[in-house]
Amino acid sequence: MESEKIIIDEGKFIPHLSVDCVIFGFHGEQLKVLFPKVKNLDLWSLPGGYVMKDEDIEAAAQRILEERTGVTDIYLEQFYIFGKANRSTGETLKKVLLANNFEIDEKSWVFERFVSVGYYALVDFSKVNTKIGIYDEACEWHDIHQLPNLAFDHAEITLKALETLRFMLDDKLIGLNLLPDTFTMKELQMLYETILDKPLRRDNFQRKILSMGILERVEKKFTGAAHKAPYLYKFIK
Amino acid sequence: MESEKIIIDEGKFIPHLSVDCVIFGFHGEQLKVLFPKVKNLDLWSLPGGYVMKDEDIEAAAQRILEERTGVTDIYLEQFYIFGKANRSTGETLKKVLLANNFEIDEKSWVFERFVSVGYYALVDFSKVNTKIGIYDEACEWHDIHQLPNLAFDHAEITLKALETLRFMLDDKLIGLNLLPDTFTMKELQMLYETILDKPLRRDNFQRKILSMGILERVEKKFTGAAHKAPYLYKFIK
DNA sequence: TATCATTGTTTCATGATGGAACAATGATAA
DNA sequence: TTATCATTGTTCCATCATGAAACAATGATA
Repeated sequence: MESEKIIIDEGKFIPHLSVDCVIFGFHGEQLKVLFPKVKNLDLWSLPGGYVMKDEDIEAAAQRILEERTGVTDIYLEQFYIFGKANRSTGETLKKVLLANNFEIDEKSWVFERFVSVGYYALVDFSKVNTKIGIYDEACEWHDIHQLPNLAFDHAEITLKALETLRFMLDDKLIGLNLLPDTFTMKELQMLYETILDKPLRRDNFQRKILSMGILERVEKKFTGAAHKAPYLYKFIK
Repeated sequence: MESEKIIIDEGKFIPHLSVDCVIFGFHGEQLKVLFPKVKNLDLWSLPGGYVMKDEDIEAAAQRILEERTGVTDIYLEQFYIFGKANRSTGETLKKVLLANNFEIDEKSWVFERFVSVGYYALVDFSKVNTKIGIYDEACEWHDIHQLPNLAFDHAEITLKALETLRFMLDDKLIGLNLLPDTFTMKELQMLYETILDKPLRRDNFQRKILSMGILERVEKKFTGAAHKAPYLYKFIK
């Protein structure tokens, strides 16, 4: 097969700067992160991209997220800048391009040092339709405790995002963005437990959450199991 | 007077990327921030600079801080990246260069859009010897509540740093970096009060701080006022 | 109809925090 | 020398948040 021209128009972007997104979802009682897989290599990465010369960095992150998930207006927070001089070399990217049969221009800044802005995003798992990028053959959710083989420092970035999420848990309404419109108290508790990675007491959790006054009981009740049916809740806007 | 050649060697640095430092000090019962003043203009700014192509961003911040304060091994924390496309235009920088009689190269990236990484630093006020940069005529401490006329979005950056400092106050040992080696409980309390901008109860503050077990009483006592002499404390390493 | 797992709630113990009171101290003024 | 006074160090009590146990309610299954 003939090698193709590289698709990136370098002049459009700010050189040496990239955005990486840690996309969190909640499913099957576990906290998940979305990772694309590079075509023809056992290598995964964070969804990322470059920032256009007249584009806000946050808008770039939002654009990258929409491209990957099909969801608009995603909740996202910048959490750290990864700026070590040796954090990326062009070698990994060259492997990726070669595996995808793209042409390599040795003089391009894309093979030089990169500074990356880290954003974490919280999405409703059930609303996401993952999409594959030009270098990818898959885009899959992974359990936060079972990360795949990640390129560059993307494992470090992912763990730093989780650390920030934990730190912010009491201040931001995390559940609002990670859960569907209605949910049970048990589901909310399991979400908190997977983020904090420690068990919480059922009675105290319920008392604390309800005392915050941010939940509204929905009249309908969940059914289908051999025990008392729990209430469904939704967040008060 | 002849205009001089611009001093910056652009090839040395990552284009479109800068570092801005919010340097906090504590003096006269007030929280202070260090600002250089542009020569021949009523315009102040944050100490900042560019990142060399093979330099860690944090090392760049440390270098900039040392240049301004003469202090090495400064405590600093990255707190945000300012990435709005319209946050800086070249116009202000051109005014600065003209006021200093430097030559302007219109094609240079220094007049284009900048992404800036914000660091805050905590220094012992008494150990700082401020130094003037090439565009400056002064470098002075300003009360956090009386900011001077600041260039670009530097007022916003300063306030974001303060906000982060407040948020981190319970987790990081702020006092350790802002106070001299020994200090009274009252001084520590006043430091917390200026950062939080609200009064704290003397008795509860003392109890809480002492219960943390991070302070050691020094036998010597402060003297010189018409009342009971307070203990001096130092942080346990 | 009895069973049983789970949910919703109540109660009590413990610890943290808000707030007031009081004794100790060290320079100053009478 | 002694009384005064501002400030410091400490103690006590009320209040609120949190940890932990117990119990009633419920809804499908055997």
